[in-house]
Amino acid sequence: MNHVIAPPAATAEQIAESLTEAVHEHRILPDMKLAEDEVGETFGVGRTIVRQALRILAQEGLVTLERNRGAFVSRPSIREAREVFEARALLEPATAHAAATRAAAGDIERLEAHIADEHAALAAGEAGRALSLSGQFHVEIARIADQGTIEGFIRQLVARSSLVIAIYWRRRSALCESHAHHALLDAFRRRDAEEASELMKGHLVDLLSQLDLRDQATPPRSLREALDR
Amino acid sequence: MNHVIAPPAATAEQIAESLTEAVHEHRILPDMKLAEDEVGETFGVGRTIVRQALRILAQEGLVTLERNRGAFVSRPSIREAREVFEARALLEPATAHAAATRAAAGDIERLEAHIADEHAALAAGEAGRALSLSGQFHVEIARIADQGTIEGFIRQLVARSSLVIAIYWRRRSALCESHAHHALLDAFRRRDAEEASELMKGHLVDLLSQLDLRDQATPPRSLREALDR
DNA sequence: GCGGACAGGATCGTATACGATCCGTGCCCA
DNA sequence: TGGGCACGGATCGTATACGATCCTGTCCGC
Repeated sequence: MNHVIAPPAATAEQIAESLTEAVHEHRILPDMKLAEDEVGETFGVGRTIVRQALRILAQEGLVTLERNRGAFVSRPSIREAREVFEARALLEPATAHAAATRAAAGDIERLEAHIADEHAALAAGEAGRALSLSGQFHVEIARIADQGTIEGFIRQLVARSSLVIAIYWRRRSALCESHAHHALLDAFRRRDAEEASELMKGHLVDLLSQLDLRDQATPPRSLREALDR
Repeated sequence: MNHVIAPPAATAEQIAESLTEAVHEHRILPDMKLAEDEVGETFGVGRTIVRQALRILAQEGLVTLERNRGAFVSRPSIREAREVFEARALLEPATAHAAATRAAAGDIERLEAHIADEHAALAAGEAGRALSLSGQFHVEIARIADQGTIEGFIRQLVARSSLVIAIYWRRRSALCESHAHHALLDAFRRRDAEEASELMKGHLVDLLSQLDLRDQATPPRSLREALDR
């Protein structure tokens, strides 16, 4: 199945990014073990590099390192999930505001292409990829806002959101975000910064409301989940 | 066994924290080289650990890794400096708002003690330590707000601010922050969240205005600085 | 006298080896 | 029969060794 990504050795950052992408696409899920040897063989590098990559991901909150046990994909607690969206609520509306002000024609085009890709992926049944692109859309907005530092934070928060969604998403069917992203794009086209900010704020609230953050299932989950895989 | 035990070995996180503290206290300054062997000997560990610590710091933006050249303390660009304070402006007022709402009696006491320490350090002529405590005050507020994720971001931003201050601070004499922190503490005592938010916002603007962010000195600086050490 | 090439030294990049720790399993005993 | 203990395998933690890269100082040719 997993054929070679091996030959041309990779850097720690590249591996971290590959794994992050896999998280975005829900190809790797919370509690999954990332054994150093296994990852190393997959990418054709030694454990030294893998270890560095895992440390990067750990600092971003995507994996949890347990001493003498190994690295596991993080399972965000309910509290953590709320924190992530709390942080996004502080950063992203203002960022969308700035982006709407600064957006050049090329930026708009890129966003359009991005949404088109998202639709194409959905049409092709590539749900994971669609999800990933959907998250990337937010990062793209931060990029347009031209605030590298904040973009980094948002990038991390979006990645962690992918984990949150993997655990707490109510129904995987309805991917109603298309509307929200389209509306945002429209606001960008009109350079309506206030509207963009409000739309982003509402979008995040919507996302959060789609999550099931009652603390019911967590304790049994950690046991059951480990079994049924 | 091991005869040479300076400090009895440390973990990567501990080393990273020690170095961060040194940055806060302006004991290590931008462009300073952090040679792996040197750091390793200092902390009594091998290069493997040091490398991990440096990578942590690199991800936080405190050090810059140059391939085959080594690790250097970052010299934030003017743009970066603005970005850092932009991010703080988004996060900290809202965080202060939340903190003022949640602050328990113990929290207030801790903040009081913190300010007292700061004064004591200043009185003792320990400018570096005073500076460090001054930054830590902001982190402490985030801790009270009980938002771990945001606290992490603020922690990083405060650390990077220390580098910015090291480079761009106008006059090292006037440390007029005492007023601002006192005022914040007062707002916390009164549970006046709105006021706390406004004070924090103003405080950050003040800090930023104390910086000399005209892009005059930077190009010659990077050359001259390297020479006079 | 000056510029370019080359060699030596130092430092980093990566893999690998060895020791430490933990988990699982099977045995033994109560 | 059930619980405790010891052993073995697997995996991680760290140091070290070796190769690669870059910097620097020197030497030679122009």
